[in-house]
Amino acid sequence: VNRLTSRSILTSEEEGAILGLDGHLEQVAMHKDFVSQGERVGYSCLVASGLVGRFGQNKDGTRQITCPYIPGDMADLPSVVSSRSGWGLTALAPTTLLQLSHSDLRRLAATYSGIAEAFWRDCVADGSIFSEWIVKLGRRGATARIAHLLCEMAVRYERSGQGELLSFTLPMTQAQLAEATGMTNVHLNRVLRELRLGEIVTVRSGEVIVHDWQQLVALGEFNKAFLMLDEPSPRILVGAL
Amino acid sequence: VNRLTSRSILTSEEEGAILGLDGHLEQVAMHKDFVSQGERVGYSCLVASGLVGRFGQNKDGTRQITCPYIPGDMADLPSVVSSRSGWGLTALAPTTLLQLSHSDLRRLAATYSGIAEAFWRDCVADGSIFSEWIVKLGRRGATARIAHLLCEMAVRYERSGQGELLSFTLPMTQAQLAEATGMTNVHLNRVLRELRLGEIVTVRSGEVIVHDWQQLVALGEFNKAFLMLDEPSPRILVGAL
DNA sequence: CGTTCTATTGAGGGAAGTCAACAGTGGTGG
DNA sequence: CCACCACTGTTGACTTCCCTCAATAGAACG
Repeated sequence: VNRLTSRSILTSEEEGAILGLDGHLEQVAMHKDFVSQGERVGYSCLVASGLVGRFGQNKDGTRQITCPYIPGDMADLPSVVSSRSGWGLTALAPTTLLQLSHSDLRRLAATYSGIAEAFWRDCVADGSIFSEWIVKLGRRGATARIAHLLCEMAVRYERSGQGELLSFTLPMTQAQLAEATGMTNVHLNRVLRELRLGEIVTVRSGEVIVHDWQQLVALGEFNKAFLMLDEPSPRILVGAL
Repeated sequence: VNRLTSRSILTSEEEGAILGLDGHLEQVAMHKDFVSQGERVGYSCLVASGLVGRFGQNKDGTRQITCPYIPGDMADLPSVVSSRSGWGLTALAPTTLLQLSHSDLRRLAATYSGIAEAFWRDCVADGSIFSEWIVKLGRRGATARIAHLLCEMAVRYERSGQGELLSFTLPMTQAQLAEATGMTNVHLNRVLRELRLGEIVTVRSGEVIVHDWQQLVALGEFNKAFLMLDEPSPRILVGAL
């Protein structure tokens, strides 16, 4: 739960306050949209297990996944400050959510400036990741997009202690990977085959095995700085207490 | 300067504190990158006039503009909480910047919770826009991308009182428009011609004239909700003072 | 008055999409 | 327990949107 500390430094009192929150546990079946675009929500979802995807949808029904959230992530922290959600959330796999009410989170942020700051910083990190995705989708080819996504997920799973850099579980179907990389499942499948035959990475039924990390990073022009996971930032709102 | 109030409600005391900030005015020539990727910065830039573009760059030098900032916008508010900038900022046109030091902004946010909240919300709005761009770049064709960008800029200029919805100044070259929409300047030029011949919109040397707003919105599948400009949110951090 | 952007148009090629068929897999209910 | 169905993954043939390369003309600027 205290994954926030990977980007921000909190006092033990603040950590305690967070751990003291209680929320509502919810099981969500795969492919179930539990928040839809434009809906007004009163809680944020901490992913407990499974995988959540933030997405936008076109009129013709095609979807673009804008960000995957792994266990430990807050899937819609931004909604704390803007309760009308501008996006949808879907379960990419069977998922367990911990719903935390906005009022509780707001009270926490109002009481502990360090927590407010950590929330703010997490939203900025979200934005940083989005920004990188825009570059990826706007200017890079199919192979680079896939390589980049796999690198990103590898680092995120590793940093959260849920997998190794070269071997981790990514419970997404090929159709979902295609929705995240802005391409067709057919073409994605072909590119995955190339990567497999090239001895670079194998993606098989939710398991990712990286054979050549260096080459994968090079193909995706991946630089993990944008994840803002390098070192927790010292607190900046010093005077507020 | 107090464009923050278009998304958040501040007390007059808070507004006064913001107006009391003093910064460093800086002229920047067109095409000049004044913040580069990975640089550590000590200030944020308020755009006073001109146009700023946030961008990411590939190894081969191709660029993707991830967000344009118009006069009144804070171009790198996120850097207040993560001083290492993960992106670059360039002047899309001759621009005047007001540089505000991070320490001043942090002191302000630490003193006035309403300002901290407004900053936070602005960063969330940034993320909301990014998110929409990911959908646009990942799932929509060239015409839709351009239409969507033009709609977005029309609304932003109108809301900030710097133009009308159907006629405004957008000081970007076609090459820059192409960098923002993830396509080639050549192809962008062709699509602009189609839009012009279709009596939908004319883009000519920095001037945008919309002939058919309804059709432009339809082409771009534009829904302005993601800009988070509809109504200022009431304050949520009530207890912090 | 040249040099350098910017805008425009043409011709041809290539990466990715579309349509379609089929095999494997897992879940479900009769 | 097995038959069935829906989803997933895989591959082939064809199409199309957009890129690449190229040339030209106008505009801006010193």
